Amino acid sequence: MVETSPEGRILAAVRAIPRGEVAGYGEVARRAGLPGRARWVARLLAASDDPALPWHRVLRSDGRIAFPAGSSQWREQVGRLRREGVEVDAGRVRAMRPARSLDAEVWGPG
DNA sequence: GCTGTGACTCCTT
DNA sequence: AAAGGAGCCACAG
Repeated sequence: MVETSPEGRILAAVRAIPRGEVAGYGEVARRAGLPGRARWVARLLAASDDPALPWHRVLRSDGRIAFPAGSSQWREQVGRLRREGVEVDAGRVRAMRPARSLDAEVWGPG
C-alpha cells in the first residue's frame, strides 16, 4: 500500500527510521517528498497519539534534541534513545554531522 | 484575512 | 560553539 497523503508519507518516513538510528526533521520531510516542511513534521509528531511511532528518533538538523533541555519530554527522549544504544551527550546525539557548507561538499576535506 | 506561535533550518557574525 | 535574523509553513484566535 502506498501512502498518498503528505501526513501519511511523513509518518511512514518516521516509522522507517531503524532502531538505534536518528534522522533530522528536515531529513524526514525530504524523504517524504516534502522538502522544507520540517516544521510540519514536528507538528505531526506532536499531534500523533500513536504509541508505536518512534518520534524520539527525530532530531534537529544539528543533532540536538528539539525540546528545552531538562524538560520532561527532553528527558523521555534522551532515555528512549539511550535505551536503543544511541549515544547522547548533553542533549546532543553523537552521530549525524552533515557537511552544511557548500565548500565542504565541493572541495571535500582535502 | 491578519497576527502570533512553534518538537525547524540556513546564513552571518 | 553560540547568538541574532530572515525565511518558512500549518494552525489557532
